[in-house]
Amino acid sequence: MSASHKRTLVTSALPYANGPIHIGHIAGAYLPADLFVRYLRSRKRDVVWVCGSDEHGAAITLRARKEGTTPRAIVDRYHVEMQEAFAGLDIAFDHYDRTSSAEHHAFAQQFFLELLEKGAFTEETRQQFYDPVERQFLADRYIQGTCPKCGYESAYGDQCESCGTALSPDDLIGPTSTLSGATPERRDTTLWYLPMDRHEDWLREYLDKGIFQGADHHDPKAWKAHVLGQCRSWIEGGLQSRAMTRDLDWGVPVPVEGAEGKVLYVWLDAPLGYITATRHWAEKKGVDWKPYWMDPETQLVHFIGKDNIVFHCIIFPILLKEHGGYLLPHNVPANEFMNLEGDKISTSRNWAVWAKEYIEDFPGRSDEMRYVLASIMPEQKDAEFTWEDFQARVNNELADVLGNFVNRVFVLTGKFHGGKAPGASGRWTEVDRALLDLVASTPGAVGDAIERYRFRDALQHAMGLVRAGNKYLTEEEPWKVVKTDPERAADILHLALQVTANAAIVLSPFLPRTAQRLAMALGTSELPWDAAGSALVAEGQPLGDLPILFEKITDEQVAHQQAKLGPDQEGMRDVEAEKEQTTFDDFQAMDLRVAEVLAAEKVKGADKLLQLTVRTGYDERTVVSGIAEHFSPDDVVGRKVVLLANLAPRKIRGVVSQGMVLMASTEDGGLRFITPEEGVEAGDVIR
RNA sequence: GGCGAGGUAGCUCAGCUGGUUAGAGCGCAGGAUUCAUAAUCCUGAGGUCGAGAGUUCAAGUCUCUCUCUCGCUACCA
Repeated sequence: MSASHKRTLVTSALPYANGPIHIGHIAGAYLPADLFVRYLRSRKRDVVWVCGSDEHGAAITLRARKEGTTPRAIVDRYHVEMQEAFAGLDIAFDHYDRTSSAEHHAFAQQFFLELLEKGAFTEETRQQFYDPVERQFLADRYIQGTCPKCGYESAYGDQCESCGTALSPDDLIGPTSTLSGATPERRDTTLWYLPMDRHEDWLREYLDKGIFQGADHHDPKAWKAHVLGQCRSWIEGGLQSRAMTRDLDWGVPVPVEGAEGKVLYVWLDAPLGYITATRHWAEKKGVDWKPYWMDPETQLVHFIGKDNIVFHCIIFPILLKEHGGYLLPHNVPANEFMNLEGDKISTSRNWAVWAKEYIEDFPGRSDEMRYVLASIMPEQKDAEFTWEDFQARVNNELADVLGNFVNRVFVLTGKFHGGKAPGASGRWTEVDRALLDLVASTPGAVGDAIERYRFRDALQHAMGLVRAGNKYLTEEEPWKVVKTDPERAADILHLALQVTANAAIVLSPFLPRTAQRLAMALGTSELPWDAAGSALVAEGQPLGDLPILFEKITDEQVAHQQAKLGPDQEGMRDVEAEKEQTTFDDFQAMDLRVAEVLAAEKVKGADKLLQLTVRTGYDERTVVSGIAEHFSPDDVVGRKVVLLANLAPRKIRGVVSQGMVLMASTEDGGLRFITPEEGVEAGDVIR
């Protein structure tokens, strides 16, 4: 694919500036892009790789509030931290940007306005409440007032929690803003939606056939099955309109009069960050950014994790097409997920290998992690990282196969040729020719696999050359031959040195540090890809010192890393932010009682719902509870539970639920009942 | 519930448009060897390709049913 294009623009998913980087991120969207880009650079191709921090959105404002700081402080911190993490693993972007920059805001706003002018959005204007103190529009549930039906004083703008009536904010008597307590004003507001259903036809053609605007665009067979599958699933399900603005104060302000307190939806804002980043990069370089996004001879590749497929394959292409002039992605080689030691990676449970901690624990050993992650990259299904596997791969493959091979060659050259590369007689045996053929064909095989985004395969090919080198030395036995036929021994070592140099080239995307050390020891600072396949080490070339390439990973190191997984023993948990202060009256308004579950059955057509019949001591009632994934009906019958008894009845999946069973949600994502002590009976009031 | 992707040797995974005795690496067993980081090389054992049915001269590879895992999505007050 890339061979047919003049230049390549590569993007990696913008990491959300809300937490540190772990190996799942690296293996998903950053290492594969880094391998791809290093390969293209080594081939002297015109390639640019951009990325940056995604710094907007509600989660960041929430985190800021929880930590008692500002969103700006949060994103500044992670912007620095994430770059350190990437640098530690030699993830080498051409440019790493951030979406909170003034230039990005300006660009995103301009892009939005241009789409607006072209009629890409549908507008819906309606009256909405506006908080004059906070200067922003209020979502329905940020408004409180008296319920017109039951007189409850703290009814929300969408529903009265007391009588259950569905309300609109206009119905409330004496509405106030829950943010400031001020009396909200009615103002006209406009919401912008992206009507995606308009785009189904051309998207289908683009994704299924690789045809865009009547012309061949890309080879759909080159896309991964799970990527296309997910897209088709969405399109066949019918695309819905999606709001492109949000009621938030942290983000890119909607550049329209009267839209105060609204920002662009992060999924409009973030991918445009790729373009801003490219512009910044071009500015820095003093070149024109436009060809990278607009010239049909450029190929655009988005590296992402599988959770981002729909945005990159459907929503962003729609935006780009509606704007016009921009390229659409030629491939989106999304990876699946990386699991860790038998469980999903989880930030909140500290079940992760953090890039930053890895580098602190294994300084200077980024190549080892890169190698292991490339070996087990989740290219077409979820993969599994274990520390024992890490140890095995580093020790058996990097240290024993690669490190030892290189060491053999250097030691032999030192002993028999005074540390200078021997020349060749040119009288090749059949075995030599077979090895020369492999040397010649390996760069192509590795490159081909990389261009097809088959990085594990590419690495196998590259290591195959090293394995062949070991076999060659063992079978040709230059240390014996040298006693009877020194010229033949020189030929053998000459060839082994060529294998070493070629291996350095084909491994360079995966092991940049090691490749660099090898190149230096072989007397060059650069080993360009297109030089591979031939003799690279000239006769008489003195070899430099080359200490051990890879130290072995010890059992103690493995145990230490395994022990670090999981929640800190003494540390505080990373839980959701505490809610705003409430009043005793509000608490008193809740009628909590002990109840006993008499019967339970699954609600048909719903995975998570159980329909419970509970005895309160003064009545029997039906409660629908979203616990079916954690408990079977048999598990719950006979249990005493805590019931919120006076909760407004609500219809869920056709069943009227009269109350709510209280549950604790545990750190591992599970649920547990709040079970009363022995001696407590159904109907007992909790206060 | 709807949809998508997976379920292949003890482990981690390949197997691209259906075609001879199903592959790699690691691990295991046996052997060779010593230039080398107890490294390397060779040989071997080990798989009813999740289960069942179908299409075909021929299926891990296509179709259907079932089952398990992961993801998206709806219902989780």
